[in-house]
Amino acid sequence: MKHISIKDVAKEAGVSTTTVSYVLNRKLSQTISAETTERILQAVRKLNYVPNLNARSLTSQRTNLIGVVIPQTEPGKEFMFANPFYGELLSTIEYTARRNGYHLLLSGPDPDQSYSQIARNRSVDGIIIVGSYPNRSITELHQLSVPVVLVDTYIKDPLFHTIGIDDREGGLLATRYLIERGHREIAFVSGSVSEQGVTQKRFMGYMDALNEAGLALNEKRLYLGTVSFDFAQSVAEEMQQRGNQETAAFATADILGMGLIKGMRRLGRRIPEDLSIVGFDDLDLACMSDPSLTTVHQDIAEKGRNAVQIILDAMEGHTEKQEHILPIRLVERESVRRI
Amino acid sequence: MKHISIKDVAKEAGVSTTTVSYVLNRKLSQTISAETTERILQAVRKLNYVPNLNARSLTSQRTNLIGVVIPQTEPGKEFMFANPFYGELLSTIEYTARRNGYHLLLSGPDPDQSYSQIARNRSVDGIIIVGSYPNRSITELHQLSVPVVLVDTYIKDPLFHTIGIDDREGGLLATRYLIERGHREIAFVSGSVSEQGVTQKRFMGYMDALNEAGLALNEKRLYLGTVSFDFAQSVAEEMQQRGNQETAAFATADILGMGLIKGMRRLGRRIPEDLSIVGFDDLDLACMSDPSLTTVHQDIAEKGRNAVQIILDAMEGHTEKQEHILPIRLVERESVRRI
DNA sequence: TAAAATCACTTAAGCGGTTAAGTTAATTTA
DNA sequence: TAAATTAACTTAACCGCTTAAGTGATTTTA
Repeated sequence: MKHISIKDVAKEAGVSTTTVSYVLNRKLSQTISAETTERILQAVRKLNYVPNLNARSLTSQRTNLIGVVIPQTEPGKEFMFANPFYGELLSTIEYTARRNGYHLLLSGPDPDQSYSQIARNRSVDGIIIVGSYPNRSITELHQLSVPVVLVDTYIKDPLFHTIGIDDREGGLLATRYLIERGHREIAFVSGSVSEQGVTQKRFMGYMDALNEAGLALNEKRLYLGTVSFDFAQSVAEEMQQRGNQETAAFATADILGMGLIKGMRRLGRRIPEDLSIVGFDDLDLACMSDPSLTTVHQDIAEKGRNAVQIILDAMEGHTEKQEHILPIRLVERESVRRI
Repeated sequence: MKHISIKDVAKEAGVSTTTVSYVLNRKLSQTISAETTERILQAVRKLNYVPNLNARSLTSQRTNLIGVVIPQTEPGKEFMFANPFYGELLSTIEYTARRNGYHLLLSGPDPDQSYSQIARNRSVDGIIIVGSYPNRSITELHQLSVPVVLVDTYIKDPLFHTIGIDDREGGLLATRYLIERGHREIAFVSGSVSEQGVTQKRFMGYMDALNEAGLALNEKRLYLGTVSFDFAQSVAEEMQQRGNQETAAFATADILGMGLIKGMRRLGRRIPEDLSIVGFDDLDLACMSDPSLTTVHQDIAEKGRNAVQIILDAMEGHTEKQEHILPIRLVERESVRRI
């Protein structure tokens, strides 16, 4: 089962490979007679020839490949999609890329290989990095000669395009919303806030809202773990053990909000009667829970579309750095009550 | 920012590109002196050289790339992940592939390009196709000289490896479980059953169970639409309009089960008091709903791992066709009651 | 009607690697 | 000590495709 190459087509049609290449790429500058063109096209069909993009990209220096790096939400776990956020995002990225003739080279973070290595290895035309990573591996990307889009990373680097939302504002919105509804003891449920990332910003927004209202930050209200349903469920128990001091919780991801709802239910507590909850992201999931989740909406699809578009633009020669801050808003559903 | 090639390294180290290649690939058959090796390695580090896998694969005929095709659950929609099942599956595929030095080339179904074209275009080392597609595009894959793994497709083709579960048995299990608990009027909620695929098989299992119990198939109990949360929600309304004749429902996907729960709740009906529900897949989500979903469990992670492993094996020369039927079982949770 | 331009191709070099088959100098063997 | 090995490389061809620079024949221009 040997691969059929352009040579085979050339031989079949009785011309040089160059002529075949010209016909296939419709070079306007080149004139090929109608008969020859037809003969070549017939040979292509007969042999069922498909050009090898790999070889082509060797000369053209374009691969029509976009590298996408998605984080492992829980280290060591094979599921990078513990948070469906990534699924929704990846989905639009793939769709937009495909509509534009690009394919996706997908990779989780590889401990053995830096992203820049992967990118150069495979010579992708652009790379989209989602989420936070150790700063070192990001700056390595400097060596890349292809456009880099950082989604949801708080890395201030003039070399990279960035897409994100105002996470701090989001945290503020969510917490303020709860405060406005009479809540004073508001739990903060999230993954780690120690690293510079969306979670930390949302945390700062939380603090801003407290300050704004003259409320003190109570460290006992902080429940920090991993961004997973299970962790949030356990938080419900922890709250119970601590005597259910909170009347509300701000969960920095919908998946956490969902876990919290479930955890509370298990303990026989009612949402929002016993605890009001605001989530973050507005995943498809947010409508699925019962009660449905009041949450900070962000346009995940737009994030994905933008990321691809930036790379497309860059391929067209638009070199100026883009910095997109997409709008957010609070979506009221059923998980919050006024007290 | 020109790319650094093996030539640059060769020049820097004062040797031929061949020598560099030998050192980098540690050809045992070749003897390179320790000093030269060291000099080359130093040049590699100094120039930060990373070999171009694209070029390499041109000669080696291996790309270390696995093509993955995931269906668009809702045609025209950009979200292929309307059903999180695919997210969970893709996640393990990616992880397993990466552990073995492979990257993923991700693509949704492209109307303009057949999978075989994509595969040959990009010259992937193997291709994993998930879900059902028009038969034509699958048989096109015959032309491929690389291993093809079909996941969850009911295509009887001796040329392809397959992985799946006994969906019919699953449908039987679910429906029988409901019948055993006293249900007689059991809705069947699913996507289309017209095409040969997992849904059709589950439907057959549903019918088997009815027959087994001497129950007649009532066409009014069939709710066929798309595999999406929203559709299932609308089914709840439809049931209402038809007078709530059913005491139970078999939803052929967890996402449908979830939608049904939500839809029922909206109408003020209780689960499982007013309607018992059995789902299918046992996604992470199944535990998230309230009540949690009784469902047919399948090992999604194992499906993904197997798919990659088959390709890995094939690359090693194991040519015999593999046909994996993974075990399933019913997981009892809270969405079914005995009547 | 000779020179210039155009047409319809082909030659050959190169993209970044790999690898079979040399080549030269140093060792080993007979 | 001449012949055969071996060590340590290099040359050159090739993978499949693109493209700048020919080339010869035909057509157009002056």
